[in-house]
Amino acid sequence: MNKSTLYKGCLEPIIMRLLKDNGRMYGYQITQMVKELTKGELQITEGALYPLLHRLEEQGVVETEMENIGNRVRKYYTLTKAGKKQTSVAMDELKMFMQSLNLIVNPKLA
Amino acid sequence: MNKSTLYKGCLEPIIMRLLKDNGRMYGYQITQMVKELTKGELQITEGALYPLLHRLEEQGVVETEMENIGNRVRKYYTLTKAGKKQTSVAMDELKMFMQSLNLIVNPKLA
DNA sequence: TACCAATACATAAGGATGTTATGTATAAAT
DNA sequence: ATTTATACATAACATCCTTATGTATTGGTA
Repeated sequence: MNKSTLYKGCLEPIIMRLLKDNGRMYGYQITQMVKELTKGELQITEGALYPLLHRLEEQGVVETEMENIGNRVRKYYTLTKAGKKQTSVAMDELKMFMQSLNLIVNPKLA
Repeated sequence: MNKSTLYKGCLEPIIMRLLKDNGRMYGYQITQMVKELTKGELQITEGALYPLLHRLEEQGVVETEMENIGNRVRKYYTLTKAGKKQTSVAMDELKMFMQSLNLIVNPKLA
């Protein structure tokens, strides 16, 4: 069992949460923030991140702006109004899920 | 985003944990216990459970005994010695993962 | 008693999600 | 001058779970 298998399926709510907290972020920044927040535990791969962000854009969850930084381009992502609502729902579900996990891992504390 | 997508990848440690706590269990019993423990939140499908159990057996994580209940057969699963060790590791990883999730979902509490 | 729900196993086809590998390009550090 | 970090993107592949289907016994209920 690969360790990184665990967060399969949790990436989307994680990213939505970060966007809700930080307003406007670009892809690379998201990977770095997740790494920092989790002290290196979760490392989002680019192959997972970028397709996911594109999908969220297609679905109208986020919208994008390009910004030039010197000769380089950054693509900033922001939650749309609909995206914010969906994020609230996703957060409730994620918290429920975490509680469920807790009920299994620590049945006595519950 | 389907709600059930969340625990993709967490099923294996969940099942190992239940086997560690309860010693000896059969498949259907596992699905029922997860449902009860999580108050209906997590419902393991048979299509996910049985192939997983078979894989764990192949890998020597669990061993099985058949038991006849009337005219029906139950297949009981027990962790092997190696399986118990792997379960400890898996639990540490799962707890780490849960902490990481918490650091993202509740950055201020951390 | 006929039918449906619950119990109990199993597997195959398909979908969703992530990894690994690869490619392009600029900027900073050594 | 070369490597590392920044910054995007995509394709092939693997993994994991869902949905659907199949078999069979047991218990409840109309």
